[in-house]
Amino acid sequence: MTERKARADAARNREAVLAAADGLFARSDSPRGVSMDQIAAAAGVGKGTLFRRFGDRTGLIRAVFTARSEAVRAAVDSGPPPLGPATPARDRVPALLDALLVFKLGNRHLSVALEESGGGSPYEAEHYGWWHGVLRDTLAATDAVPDADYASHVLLAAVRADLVEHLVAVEGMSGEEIRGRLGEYVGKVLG
Amino acid sequence: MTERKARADAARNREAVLAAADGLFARSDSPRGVSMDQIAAAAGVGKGTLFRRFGDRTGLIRAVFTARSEAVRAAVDSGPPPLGPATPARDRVPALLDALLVFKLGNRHLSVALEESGGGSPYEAEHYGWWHGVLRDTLAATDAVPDADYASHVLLAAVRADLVEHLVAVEGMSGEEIRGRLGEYVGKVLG
DNA sequence: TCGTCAAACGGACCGACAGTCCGAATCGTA
DNA sequence: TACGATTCGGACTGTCGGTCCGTTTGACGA
Repeated sequence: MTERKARADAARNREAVLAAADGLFARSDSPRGVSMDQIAAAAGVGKGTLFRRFGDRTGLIRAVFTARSEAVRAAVDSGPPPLGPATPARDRVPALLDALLVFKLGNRHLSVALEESGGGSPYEAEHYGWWHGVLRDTLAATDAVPDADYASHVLLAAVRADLVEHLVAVEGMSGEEIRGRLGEYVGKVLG
Repeated sequence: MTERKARADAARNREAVLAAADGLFARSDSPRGVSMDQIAAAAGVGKGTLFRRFGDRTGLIRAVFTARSEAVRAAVDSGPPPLGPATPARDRVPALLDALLVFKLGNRHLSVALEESGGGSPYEAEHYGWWHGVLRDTLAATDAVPDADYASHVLLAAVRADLVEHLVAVEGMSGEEIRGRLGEYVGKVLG
C-alpha cells in the first residue's frame, strides 16, 4: 500500500545491528552485561538509529530472536514430519518440544535475554504465544490431557531458557542428556 | 559466637524496611516499579541503612521473601501430614507442589520480584535449592520417575511465579482452577 | 548530472536508579 | 553523665535506557 522507498543504508544498518547484537549476546554471560551503547558501537551505528529502528531494548532483542528462529518456525509451519503439520499429533508433541529445546540449547544466551528482558514477562512475547498455540492444538488432538491449554503452558515451562541454562552451566548436563530426559518426561505426560 | 549486642534501633529499622518492602511489592504491578528509594522512604529510613542491612536489592528481596515463607518451610520441615516428613512419598509430592503454588498465589508480586531480580537466575536463590532438594528426595522415594533430579526441576517450573501470574492475570484462571489442573498434571507424572 | 526533500543518522543530553561514602546522631555501658 | 562503638541518612557517583534535534544522505524527477 504505502510503498515508500526503502533506503539502502537503512537496510544495511538494520542487518549490522542484528548481527552485532547477536554476537554480543552470544559472547556475554549475562544479558544484563550487554548495553545498548555497546551494541550501537559494535554495529558502527549511532544510538538514535538503534532506537528508531527497534523502539526499545525489548524490541531489539525480539528482532534478533525472530531472525534466528525463522528456520524452526518454518519447519513447524510447513516442513516435513516429524515437525510439520502432517505429523500424527502423538508424535508431533515430543518433536515440537525437542525442537524448541534444541533451539534454546543452541541460542542459550539470546533466549535468556529474551525471557528476562522480554518486556517484563516472557509470556507477553509473540514468540511464546505462537509456540503455545501450536502445542495446544496438537495436544488437544491427542486427547492425552484434560486441559490442553494448561498442559501446554506447563510443558513449555520445562524448556524455559534459564532452566536449560541452569542444567547445562550449573548441573553440568549435556544437551543430549537433557533431550533424553525431556523425551521420557513428555512420554509420561502423554500417558 | 561473635554475639555482640544488637542495637534497638537497628532491629526496629530492619522490621520497618521488611514491612515497607513487602507492602510496596504487593501493591505494585511490576517489581521493577519499586525502587530502593521508595522503599527507604516508605520505611522512614535512609538509603544507606537499607543497603548496609541487606547488601543490595537482591538481598532485600530475599530477606522479605524468606520472612514471608517461614511458615510454609516450617510446615514442610516438621509439620504434620500431608506436608510434613512423615507423609508417604506418593502423597507428599502433590502436597508439596500444591503448598508452593498456594504460597505463590498468595504472594504473587513478591514471588515474581524474587524470580526476576533474584540475582540473575531464579535458580541461584537459596529458596529454590531448598525446595528442589526436598522435592527431589521425596520423588526419589516414589520410584515414579527415572531421574528425580531432573523431574523436580521440571515440576517446579510448573509453578513458576511468572507463569502463575500469567494464568491468573492474563488467562483469568482462578487459584482453585490452577490447583486442580496442577493436581491432575502431577498425578499423570507420578503415573 | 544536478537539485530537492523526505527519511535516516548520530551523539549530546536527560531522568531514573542502584549503590557508595562519610560526617552526624544515637545507643549501650560504666 | 560521659564516651566509644555502631548505626544513621542523604548527598553524591556512575551507568544505562531512552529522547531530541541539527546534520547528512540517498532516491528520484527534471
